[in-house]
Amino acid sequence: MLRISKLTDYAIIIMSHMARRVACLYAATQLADATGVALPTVSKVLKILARAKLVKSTRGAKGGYELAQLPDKISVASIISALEGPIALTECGISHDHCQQSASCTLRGNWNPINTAVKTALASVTLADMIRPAAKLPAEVERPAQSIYLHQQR
Amino acid sequence: MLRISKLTDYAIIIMSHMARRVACLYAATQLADATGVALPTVSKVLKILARAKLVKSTRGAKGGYELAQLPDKISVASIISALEGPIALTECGISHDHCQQSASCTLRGNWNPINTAVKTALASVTLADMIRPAAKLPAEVERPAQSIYLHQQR
DNA sequence: TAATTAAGGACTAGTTTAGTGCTATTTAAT
DNA sequence: ATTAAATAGCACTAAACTAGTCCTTAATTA
Repeated sequence: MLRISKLTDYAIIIMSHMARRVACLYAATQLADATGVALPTVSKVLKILARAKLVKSTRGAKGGYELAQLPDKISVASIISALEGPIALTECGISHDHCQQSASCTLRGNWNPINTAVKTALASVTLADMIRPAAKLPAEVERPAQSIYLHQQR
Repeated sequence: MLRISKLTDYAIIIMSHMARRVACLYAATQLADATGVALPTVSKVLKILARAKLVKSTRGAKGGYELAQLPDKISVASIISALEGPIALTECGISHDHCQQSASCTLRGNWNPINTAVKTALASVTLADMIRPAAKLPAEVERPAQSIYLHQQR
């Protein structure tokens, strides 16, 4: 389903939570409570995010995590890349070395329209967008997939 | 890596091949040769595409497959949906019933900016775009995720 | 020095995907 | 009619990947 992994899902949830109040430290425990994600998992995600410099960590008692930048400067694309590596829908998009079909793969490079489109899309959505009450989206959304997105709670 | 499955990958490769000459029947064997994908796999993919009405099948000797529409009418989004189901990056995007965190998931619905962005992007790329000689893209493609979104080809 | 909190790595169970094979059905040609 | 060429549909297996957990180390504060 063109899925992101659950870990990435959690990362976005966690960071969205942190985006609601910036410049204050969140302990992993606290974030686990707030999001309903199990603590070990929250820790794992935060470690990855810290390594990717999307959050800043402070060790020791009274330590915790905070966003490394303001919410409108953090794109969803950067979060996804941090957890899953470069955004490319196929191996071809990353490196041609692995491309078994390279001989017959006359399509090489032509994945670009797709990859570019998706990257552009994801780079344009920021954490700030995610925490906005959400209401503004036109109807077209439902079209391709389904009809569920109607109820915009919260 | 925000991946599509290999099967979807193959589907796009196969259909791109078929797009280069329309209104002629391609047997599965023929497509396997042309694309370098193993025959059983090609068959599997074509069956799925046929069920989704993206290709038309003709049974019997001299049978084969052909595109159901002209290449510029077939979007990459429709191919992906055929193989992987509705395009949504998370479960939340499909149905809220499965959402374990529903209580704490105050983000619900806010996946929409992301899902919308991606769907729109994929709906705008067609098979016709995929078979265009492609030359217009600069080297930056490999970059991880950033800075590339400037050039809006197509 | 004790308590709190993050960092890093290793491991396991579970799920998903890919690929293959088998049988049935349809059509064309001889 | 019969045979050959194709697709349709289903079921199965092995391999890869993901998620989640746990343990040990390091840093900071009180």
